[in-house]
Amino acid sequence: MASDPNVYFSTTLEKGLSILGLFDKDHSRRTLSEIARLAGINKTSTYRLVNTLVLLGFLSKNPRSKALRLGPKALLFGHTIIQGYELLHMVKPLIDEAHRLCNVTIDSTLVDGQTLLALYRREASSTLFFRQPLACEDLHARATGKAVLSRMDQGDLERYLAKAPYKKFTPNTIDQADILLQQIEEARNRGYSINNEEYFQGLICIGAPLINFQTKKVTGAISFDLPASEYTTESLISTYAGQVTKLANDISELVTMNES
Amino acid sequence: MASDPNVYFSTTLEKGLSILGLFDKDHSRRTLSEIARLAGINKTSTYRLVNTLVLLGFLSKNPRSKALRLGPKALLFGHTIIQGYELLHMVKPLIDEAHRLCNVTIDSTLVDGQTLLALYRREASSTLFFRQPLACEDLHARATGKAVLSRMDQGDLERYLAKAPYKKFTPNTIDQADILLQQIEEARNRGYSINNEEYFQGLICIGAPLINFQTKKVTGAISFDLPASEYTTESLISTYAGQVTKLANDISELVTMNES
DNA sequence: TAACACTGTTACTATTATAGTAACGAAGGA
DNA sequence: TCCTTCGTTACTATAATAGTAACAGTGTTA
Repeated sequence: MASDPNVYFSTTLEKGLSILGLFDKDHSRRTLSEIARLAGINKTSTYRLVNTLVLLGFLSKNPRSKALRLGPKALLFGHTIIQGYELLHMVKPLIDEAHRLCNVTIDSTLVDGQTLLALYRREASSTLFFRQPLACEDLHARATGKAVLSRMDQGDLERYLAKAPYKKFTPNTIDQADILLQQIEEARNRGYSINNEEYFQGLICIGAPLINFQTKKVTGAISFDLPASEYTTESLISTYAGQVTKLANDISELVTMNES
Repeated sequence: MASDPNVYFSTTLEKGLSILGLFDKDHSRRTLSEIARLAGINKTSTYRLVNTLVLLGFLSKNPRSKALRLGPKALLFGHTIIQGYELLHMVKPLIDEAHRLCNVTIDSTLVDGQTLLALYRREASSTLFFRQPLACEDLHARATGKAVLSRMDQGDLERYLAKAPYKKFTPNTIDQADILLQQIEEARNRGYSINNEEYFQGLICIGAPLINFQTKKVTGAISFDLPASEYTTESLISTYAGQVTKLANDISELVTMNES
């Protein structure tokens, strides 16, 4: 067992949480050995942790097949946590209101290191449906991502730009560092970013960063997502640039308040 | 430290999860001492566990005030878990479809021991809004609760009935065991249960149990929730009894399949 | 100003909970 | 039929944790 230098850190808890985190939309059932392998924990320890989760109701085990899945307590846990996320409740009414006024799909994300995390999304009834990722590391391909990049620390930005190749989602996805950098600088100057079918075919988006005005750090971004069949880059900007930056500003004030 | 007889149980994990679970809608910020007191863990151990959660990003700590709140990882974690809950994805399309056809608010709950857990809820645009609890122990006051009670083991049912007094939410809430028992038997015979403004003023509901046909055990319930201003008990039954039992039956088949 | 009652944090150590090896029966596939 | 892989259990050295105590910092009260 690797010796952890930090006395005030519980590796057991870390492992238990990593096990729970292995259950997602595409992996709702797992076996013990699978968990042990993926989590990098030996079988007996895995058994103890899994057994704990089963006894607590976070996992449920099929008596015959021994297959594991999330249990009712996990569902409650998930709901409780999301509802306990303060920022969500502060952001929600603003986005709902803007959605009501503009009738567009509005997306909001938080940035955690180099990844975007889904915060809250309000869909316009007409928008084509696409499955939004909960966590996304492809900042280059999204309006929210470019908005975040435009306000990142120089160091973090360079670190992101360095991790080429950029994954290509559509023909429009930007996969060249220099073009991306140019767009990021443009976004920084204008205050908003554009995604022209670079992430999902038929979806054109305009995004703006969320800033903590006190620390000057970027905490996330929002975007208005629209059908590419009805908007060009120009019409998108002329129609929504003002509103998206206004909303981002309002939310940024909340974020600043909230984090102080 | 209490000695746990079970070698294959991790008290550390249990404690860590209980700490995370302390953050909910009404308690989005907590202090270390508060957590230690509520979780019944001594301060140093709490500090270690909290510190772990902070380092992992599940909690974030205000550098000045030291106040703790849920961090971005917790949000992702919650989303991931909910999306990983298989039954939710099986139930959702059925409820959405029924919602589309009937244009009513449909609620679904799971039963875990003696408590109802929110599974999925689809609101009709017209329905008056009320904040749905994530976990509810007051089975006597809800249509889903009475539906569950109507198919519970004799022993569990008696245990529930014994835990009077029943909390009174509205003037209509049933707080007498004999009347409740009578309604439960009626629900068992008819296959559906009624909630006539017993939980929330202005809300009248009809519910039906979800059964695992293989094990014959009740796993939850669904309900159609309607404005009391527009329906009487009689009109509710004549309009929706067939549809609610049909939907419950369809979902029960899914549940049965899913759990085998 | 001073005493006080809280915080959160750290050092230290006995004890216990855990990691990891090994072995087992059961189930499934080749 | 063998063979693999599964989950489960027993066992033990060792590392992680529990709990005590003490500390500094902050805000409150006197």
